[in-house]
Amino acid sequence: MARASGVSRGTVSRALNGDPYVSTAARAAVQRAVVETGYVVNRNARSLVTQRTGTVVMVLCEPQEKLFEDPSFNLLMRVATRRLATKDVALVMMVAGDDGDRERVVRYLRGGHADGVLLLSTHAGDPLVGALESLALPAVACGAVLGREGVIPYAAADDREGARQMTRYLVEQGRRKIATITGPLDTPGGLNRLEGFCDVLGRKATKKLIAQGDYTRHGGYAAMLELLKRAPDLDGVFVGSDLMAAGALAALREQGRRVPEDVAVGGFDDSAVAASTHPLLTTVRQPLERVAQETVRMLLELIDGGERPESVVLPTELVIRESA
Amino acid sequence: MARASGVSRGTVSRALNGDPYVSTAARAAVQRAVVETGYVVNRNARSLVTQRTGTVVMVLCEPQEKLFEDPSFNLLMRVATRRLATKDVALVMMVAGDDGDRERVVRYLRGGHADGVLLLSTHAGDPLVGALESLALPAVACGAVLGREGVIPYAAADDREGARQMTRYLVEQGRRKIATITGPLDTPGGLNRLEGFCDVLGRKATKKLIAQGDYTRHGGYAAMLELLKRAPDLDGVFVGSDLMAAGALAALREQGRRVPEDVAVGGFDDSAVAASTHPLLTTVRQPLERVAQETVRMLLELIDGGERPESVVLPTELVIRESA
DNA sequence: TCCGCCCCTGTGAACGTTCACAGAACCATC
DNA sequence: GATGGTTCTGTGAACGTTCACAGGGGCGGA
Repeated sequence: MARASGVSRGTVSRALNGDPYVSTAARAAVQRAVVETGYVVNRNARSLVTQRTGTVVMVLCEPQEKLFEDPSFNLLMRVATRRLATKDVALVMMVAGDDGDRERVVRYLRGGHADGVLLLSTHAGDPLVGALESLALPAVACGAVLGREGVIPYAAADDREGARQMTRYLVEQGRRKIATITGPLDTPGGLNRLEGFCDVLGRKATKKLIAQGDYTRHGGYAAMLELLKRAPDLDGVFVGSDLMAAGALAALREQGRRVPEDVAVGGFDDSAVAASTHPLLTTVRQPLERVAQETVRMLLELIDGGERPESVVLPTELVIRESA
Repeated sequence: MARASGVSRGTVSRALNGDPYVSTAARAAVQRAVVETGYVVNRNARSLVTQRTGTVVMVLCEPQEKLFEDPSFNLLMRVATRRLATKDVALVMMVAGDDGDRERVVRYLRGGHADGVLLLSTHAGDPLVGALESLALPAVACGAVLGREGVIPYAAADDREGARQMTRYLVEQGRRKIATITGPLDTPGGLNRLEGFCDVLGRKATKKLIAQGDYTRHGGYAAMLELLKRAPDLDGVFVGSDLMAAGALAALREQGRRVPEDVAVGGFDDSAVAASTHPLLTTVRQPLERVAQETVRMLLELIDGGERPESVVLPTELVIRESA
């Protein structure tokens, strides 16, 4: 490359990296050589000396073995990839399901192969988080890391307020006995949505009216049956995810309850599933695109040596369809 | 590291790479130093000399601007990441939606930053394919690349036979006038499923009974309305994707047709949506997990200097639920 | 004894960058 | 005409590996 452009390595490097101390002649020569030879800098060589890789890792913390179909993941990944690409940083995906996976992730990061980490669906007490912290690598999460909110900055939808919106709406519709199906309580979506539910209902949110699901359709189905057994006279239910809500709808239908006449059902996520159920699901939309954008922004700031950025919590929106 | 283990660089390198010409004493010393110092090889330095990166790129060819929610993508990505991880190769994600994206992908690959490419949802005539071919980089596709079947090896579900299974089933159920809603015809799923449909129906598959959708819920809805207008007496419809089928169900309900009594509906994919509709969707399951596994296997073979592997086409399975 | 062959080891060079440094060329000022 | 400051350039060293090569020791056979 230095040969092709007729200037020294140093000058090529400077020209390519926008150093001001390069004559216009030299700059032009380099530019010409670049297009002529189709030259692309070798990131490996560069990383070797700069200690920067131009890469961030997105770690998908998959609790348990089962790969639950998180509809939001798709969008988060695409938006993040795009955003990062415009800054010429590559995104490598890693799945951290079991100890072996986690060990690999840590090894990869300790090898200095990435400048930062994007955490996805991390649940409370994940051993990876501790390992990550001791690496002192810039890390940002999509959705709070329960118990580490003050340590790992995050961007997330306002789960709690979203749950309040939905619960309030059910109350306004005249529902008197409202139950909820939560997600796993070691996830922010599980915990915060339950809290929002309780915020609105206060003492009326009795234990009898709270069932725990696992974000799967079948979990929602089972939880709904359980609730109907415990409180046959319930007339509203706030379900912590659309997929579980789809299961709940099936259970209600099976038990001969009409939706929304007998029981109003509210979901959460506004995923593709919500628009496919019958009746169509009234739900809460999360600004996932912005969550991804903000997460990426925060991570890049952190990598560029910025202060620990403030976490961002973004507003949700009630989407009224047919089920409530 | 050489210092920590008390042997020379060369010996460390040999020990780490499993060269047989290393004494057990030296091997042990290196091993000890590795755990003591928490040493991890620097891939950059290694790549610099070996010209191998231990990285493959998964390119998501996203036609148009809209990011359509491909439910299969999620699974494909997870399985591929996992499989590759066991061989210690990293997966970097790239999205190729517009020309700028494509240019970035090509630049990245030309920079020699990856050993191979995994193509996803590539549609006929994608300019990226030509660029990729001229790079002469190992490439394998998930799902055939229309028009390049002989050039780019792939693993895919047997779309055509799957469509036959479903169409045959509808015929066996006594349906006399069966229509279809296809995906975009520049995708293998769109084209092959239509062909399977025609295989079974022969001359009964008239143009009037074929409507084209775009893999979205709304596309399915609109196509269904169109079909009902063209052929009000139809009593069965094979829809080329579950999401479109969900839309079709909504259209049928709106028009007062009962499913499956008046019209039987069959989907394709067996995605989460299929288990959330009412009635539950009878559909065709694709062995996506195996598709991902095979794709990865083929790519690794190719990278290891193997011959161009045979493409694999994997059997589908009819999943009978309620809608047909 | 000497030769040749295995095992094993250390060393120099190379990979393609960036960085720090030294210095050349030019201009302005004293 | 010396001095000092800009602006620009080339050069050597370094980053952490792998690879090819040379060679030391041990052992068996001629």
